[in-house]
Amino acid sequence: MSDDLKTIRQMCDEFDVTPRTLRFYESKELLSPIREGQKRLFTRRDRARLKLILRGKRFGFSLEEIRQLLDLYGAGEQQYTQLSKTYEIAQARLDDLKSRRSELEEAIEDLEKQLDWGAQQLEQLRRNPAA
Amino acid sequence: MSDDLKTIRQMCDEFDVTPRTLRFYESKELLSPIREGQKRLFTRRDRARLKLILRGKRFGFSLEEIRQLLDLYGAGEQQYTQLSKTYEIAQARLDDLKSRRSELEEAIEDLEKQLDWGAQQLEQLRRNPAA
DNA sequence: CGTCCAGCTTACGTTAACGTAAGCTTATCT
DNA sequence: AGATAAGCTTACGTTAACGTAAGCTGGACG
Repeated sequence: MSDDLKTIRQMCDEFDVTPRTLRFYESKELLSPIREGQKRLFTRRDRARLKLILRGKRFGFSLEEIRQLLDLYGAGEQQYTQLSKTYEIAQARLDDLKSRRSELEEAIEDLEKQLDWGAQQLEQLRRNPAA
Repeated sequence: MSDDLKTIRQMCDEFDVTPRTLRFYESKELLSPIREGQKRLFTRRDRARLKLILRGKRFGFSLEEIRQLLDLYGAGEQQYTQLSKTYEIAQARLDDLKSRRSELEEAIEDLEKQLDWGAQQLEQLRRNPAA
């Protein structure tokens, strides 16, 4: 495990984000890179978390919601009450995801129908270029 | 089809949004209620569109992206080039949704794993309330 | 007639999630 | 040494999507 640490630019290239974004996430305590002098060095842990952050964003979660979820994924040495609370939050989030899944299925079906219909319309217009 | 029209308050109750939100959507041309004097009256078409708007929002689409999609769902009397362009946008959006679906599956699996692990931890702590 | 509502318009305020610009430090290249 | 590049901090700016407050209007009711 020689070079497990990445600079901010390497991170940006790998995840397609700006330096500002990474510093912003740090300020919100979503990431916690170590320092070499002034410079940030991002660990494997940071990368794992960043992946989850970006995933969460794509699902429309706020950074605050994401931060709560991240707590679960790092929950090593928590107290019982803390862990238990985290567990509940995650459970709720999971239910949320599942319900999104059904909605997503429905949305996909709807849109596919619309596209079929649109394709037909296009075909019509191709044959009969009316006014 | 006697009373197909609903007041702003009826809409708010039905869809759980505020009047402000509906007026805002109208200003953005997402809805176009008819007027009786000053007052807005929302048609069946408005309700269908609002449903799609709220769905889109839950998937993290911006109102602008949603507006483009809505164009497809109302595309009755469009020109060929217009319709064709709308079709492409919708196709892209559909691909987007499908890729979201796979990501969502992955996310659900991950989270379920974490929850299992969390449940085990909780069980541990229950048996052995250590420091 | 006065007074509630329900709804309307106009307009300024707010929050999240960064963007962007200015100016400083440190390592590297020529 | 001078210049260039990468990174840093501080701080003000920006956009989307409404919230909220102020003041006007038209119908309904006791």
